[in-house]
Amino acid sequence: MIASEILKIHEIKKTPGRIAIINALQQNDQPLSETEIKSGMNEMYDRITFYRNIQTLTTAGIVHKIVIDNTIIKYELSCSGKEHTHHNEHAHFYCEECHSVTCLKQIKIPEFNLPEGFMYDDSDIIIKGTCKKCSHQITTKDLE
Amino acid sequence: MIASEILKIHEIKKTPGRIAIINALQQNDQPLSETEIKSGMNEMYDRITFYRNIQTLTTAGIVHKIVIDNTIIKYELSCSGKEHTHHNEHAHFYCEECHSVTCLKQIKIPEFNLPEGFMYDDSDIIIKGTCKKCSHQITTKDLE
DNA sequence: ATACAAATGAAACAATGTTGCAAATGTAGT
DNA sequence: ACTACATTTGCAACATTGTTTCATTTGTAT
Repeated sequence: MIASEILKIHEIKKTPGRIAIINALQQNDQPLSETEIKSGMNEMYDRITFYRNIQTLTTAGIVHKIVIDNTIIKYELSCSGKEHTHHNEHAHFYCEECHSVTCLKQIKIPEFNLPEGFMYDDSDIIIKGTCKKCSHQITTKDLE
Repeated sequence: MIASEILKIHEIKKTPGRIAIINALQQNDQPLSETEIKSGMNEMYDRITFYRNIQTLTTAGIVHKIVIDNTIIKYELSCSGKEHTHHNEHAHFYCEECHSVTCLKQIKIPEFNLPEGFMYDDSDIIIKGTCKKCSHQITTKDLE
C-alpha cells in the first residue's frame, strides 16, 4: 500500500516529510534508525519535523518504535500490510556486535497472564545476543 | 546480603556512591529511577559519578536497567538473592497512566527459539498497559 | 604506613528531544 | 480553481541526558 493511502486511512495530512518516512521504511524489511531514514531524504530533512512526524505516525499506529538500551532507536512500519494494527506482534533481536536490529517474525508475542487488575495494551520483546552474520565471523576468526 | 558484600564478591571497589545505589535499590521492591535513587542520597550526589557507577554495576550484573520508550529508565537489583546472575529473568510492566514500572516476577522470560546462527545473551520483556491501582481508579470513576 | 590503581568531581562538550512562534502548506467547501 | 482555516513546517532557543578529559582523592593490598 502506498504512503499517501496509509495517511488517508488514518486521517492524517499528506505531507512530504511523512511520505518520505513511510517510503524509507517500506523500502527496507529491517527497522531503520533516524540517520538511515534521513539519508534517504535528499536535503529536505529537518530534525524537528522528523521528531514530530515520527510521533504522529507512532501514535497513529503506523510506525512502531523499537528502543534498545535507550541509545539505539529504530523504526519500522507496524505490521506491513495490515492497517489498523496498533500493536507489536513479533520480537526483535539486537546484535551486541554490529548493533543491528532484526525482526524475528517467527517469534510471536505470546499471550501474557497478567496479575489480577492489570490491563494489557501492548508489549515489546527485545532479545540480545550475536546475529547470524557476526556469529559466523567470530567462529571463522577462531579457526584462523 | 549487604551492599559491601555484593561489591566484594564481584571484585568491585567499595565506594560510598555504589553502596548508596545498592542500598536504595534494596530498600524498594520496585525498580527506581535516577531521581528516586538520588533522593535517598543526602547531598553527596554527583550526576557523573552516578552514571559511571550505574554502568559499572550494570556490566558487573549487579544492577539491571529497564528502559521504556527511551524516556523512562529504571534500575533494579538483578535477581535479589542470587549473585552471579547476569540475566534478566522476569517481565516488567509499564503503566501508561501513572508511569510506574512493576516487576512481574510471575511472568518468566521464556526460552526463545532463535533462528539458525543467532546466539542468545539476554532479553527484555516490557508489557504496557494500566496497572492495578490505575485501572481501579478508572473503573470507579466510570461509576460516579 | 605506603604505593598504586581505580574512582571522584569539575568543566566542557555532545547528542537527543522539546517549546513558542511566524510563515508555509494541505484540505475541504464553494 | 480560489478561498478559508486549521495543521504543519522550520527556525531559534532551550532542556535533558549522557560522555570525555584530567587533576585530585580514595580504596585496597602489601
